[in-house]
Amino acid sequence: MTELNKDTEGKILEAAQDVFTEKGMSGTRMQEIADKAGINKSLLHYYYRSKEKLFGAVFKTVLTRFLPKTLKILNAEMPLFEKIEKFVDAYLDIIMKNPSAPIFLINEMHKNPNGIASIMINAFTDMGFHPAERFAVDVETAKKQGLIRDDVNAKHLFVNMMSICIFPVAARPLLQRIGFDNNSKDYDLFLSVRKTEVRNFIINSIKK
Amino acid sequence: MTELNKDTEGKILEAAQDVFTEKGMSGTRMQEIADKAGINKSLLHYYYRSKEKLFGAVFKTVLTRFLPKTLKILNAEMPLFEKIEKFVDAYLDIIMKNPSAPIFLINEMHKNPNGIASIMINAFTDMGFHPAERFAVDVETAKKQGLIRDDVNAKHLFVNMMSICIFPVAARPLLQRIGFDNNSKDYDLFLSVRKTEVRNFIINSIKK
DNA sequence: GTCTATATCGGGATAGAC
DNA sequence: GTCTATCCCGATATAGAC
Repeated sequence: MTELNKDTEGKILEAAQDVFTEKGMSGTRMQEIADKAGINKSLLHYYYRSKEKLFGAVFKTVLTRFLPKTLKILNAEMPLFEKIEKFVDAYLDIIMKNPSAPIFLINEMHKNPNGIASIMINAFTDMGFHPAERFAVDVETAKKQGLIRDDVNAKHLFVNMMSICIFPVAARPLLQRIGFDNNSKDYDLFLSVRKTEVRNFIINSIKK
Repeated sequence: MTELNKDTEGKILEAAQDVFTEKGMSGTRMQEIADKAGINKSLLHYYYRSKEKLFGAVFKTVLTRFLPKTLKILNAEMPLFEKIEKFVDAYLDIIMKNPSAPIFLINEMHKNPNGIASIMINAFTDMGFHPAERFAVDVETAKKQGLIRDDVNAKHLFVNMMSICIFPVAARPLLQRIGFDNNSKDYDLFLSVRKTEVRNFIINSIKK
């Protein structure tokens, strides 16, 4: 809990977020959420009518905490290189602070695309959502200015950026084992220098 | 099913793999596996004593189908650029043919690192496992030959390669929605040109 | 609003016939 | 080796007292 004396509904949502993001929809027990929130199981149903409804609330919360911050940067008025730098910087911050959020979002969308669809659509229209458009314009501008290679593709670049930011954190259990002898300290060290490594990797790849 | 007239144990394992990789350990019902295998629920317990045991068998199968092929390439005798190309080529092939395998592996390791640990260790010792070591040597060699930048770090490079290969397929539901108006055909097209895009992105980033 | 007690059901696992 | 029937527990959900 980040704040004390939070109202019950807030405590529930926070506890639910902890458990759901860690164990997923099907792996979560209502009892565990109740315990973590310090309340009784039946109170969960008093505030949120069902497990599914509570999950929906959590999913939307996590989603809207994740996407908007990055979109703000992607849609800002800024030279491409600076924008990439800012994006990597801010995005890695968010991800490292919420390491299980990306895998949670991806996994639940994978398991239940239809059930999630309505939540997604609402969340997107709420925030007026066009992430890649502005970024594509910036890429074209940088091309005309001769700053980056002519064969750079905005969509692939965007996906590559997301990939090398998110994946090393999301797949930590796997990568730590196959590449770092499952040594947690080593992996922390590895992640701590990622900001500059990622930035350099991207810029080096596209610059002329 | 890829083969007809398979023995019961094989049919079970195949059906179990389908369901487990799609829905995860906790999301899977034994009944669904039985239905898909065309047999009775209790037969599952006859061959594999419990759900957990069956899951373990599936996890190990998926893991050993995934890792060894890539390791063979990473440990082969080959110039760095050629090795990167071959790796991307072979890895994307495997991933695209088993799109839900990576997210399955990552997710289950995340949810239950301890329970998976023993399986991992056995699988690794079985195949004599040292993925990044040989690759690191190649990187150093290429540096001395003046082929790549001096500040290239082998571990980061390796993780970046894995990331931009796996993530776009694993996070498809999310990426397709936020970047491709949830248009499946568009995303297929996007993925179909990834091999060259990824190869170029990596080589451009490290070459001198 | 919050609790205790309980209804209800789904799913993993077993017994036993064939 | 494969089936039917059944046990039993755990988990969601509700009823009702305070």
